[in-house]
Amino acid sequence: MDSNASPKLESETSLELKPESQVSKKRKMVEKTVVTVRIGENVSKVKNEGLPSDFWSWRKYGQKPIKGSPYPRGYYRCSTCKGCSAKKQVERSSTDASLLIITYTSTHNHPDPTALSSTTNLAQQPKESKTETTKDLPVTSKEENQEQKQVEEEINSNKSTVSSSDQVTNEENFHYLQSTTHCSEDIIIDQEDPFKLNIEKSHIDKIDLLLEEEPLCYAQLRNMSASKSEEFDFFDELEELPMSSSILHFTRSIFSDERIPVAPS
DNA sequence: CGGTTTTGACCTGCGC
DNA sequence: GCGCAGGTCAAAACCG
Repeated sequence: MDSNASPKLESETSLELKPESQVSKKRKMVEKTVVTVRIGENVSKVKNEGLPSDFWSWRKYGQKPIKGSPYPRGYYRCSTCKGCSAKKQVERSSTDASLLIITYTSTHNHPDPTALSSTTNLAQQPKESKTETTKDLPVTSKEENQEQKQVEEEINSNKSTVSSSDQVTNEENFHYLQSTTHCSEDIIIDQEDPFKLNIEKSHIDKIDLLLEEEPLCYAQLRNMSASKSEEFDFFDELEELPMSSSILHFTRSIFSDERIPVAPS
């Protein structure tokens, strides 16, 4: 059960439950990491609704409507480094519009951008591949903590209805928590990581924050979303936002830990 | 001006 | 072998 990446992530719940048989349904399976991100309702208005963009820069290279799903699937490639073959697919759950399903394929062949710029060291490979399970990142870098705090404080009093699925802290980037994510409900919480628990609230707040308060670059998104503000719109453009550090953490946190490293057959 | 997004066409894999 | 659906490419448009 576990490690089968779901080729067709049409249903949110099936993400991790997908039998292998389905895996081979379409293309050959490669190493994939499925991440589900629950976005708040507020988010739906946002064009990107907080797509988990990790620290990498992604370039969209295609979008296709998926059978059985009202939402299209977006295809992204890592643009952080030229030769990077890392890819990811972003789609919305057909059954749960608030659920974002992100499938990472291949691995980055370059260090994590944040690590480069941040000096911290974070992780070299935030997601993808199972190879990096060994590194533990400092749970959160100072920046993150600070930002989180701010964010929390700011929004702390507001929302929180939306539970971001699971949050993967830095460390989880390497540890794919194959926890039991309950994606079907509104709350996907399952983290086995103490870190997550701590941050959990943070992400939630952050998410909301991002969606409503526009901490940093979110403002841009917001503007854009403001114009469109349609669920479809948002999904139509499953795109990635250039997230800044604060957003990054937030993103990481909201990442549902549904990382299912699929072993290549 | 460079990079990214959008979108249609093409290619590949799988089921029948 | 054919058809269907997913995945990728490439050209044009858009944005900072």
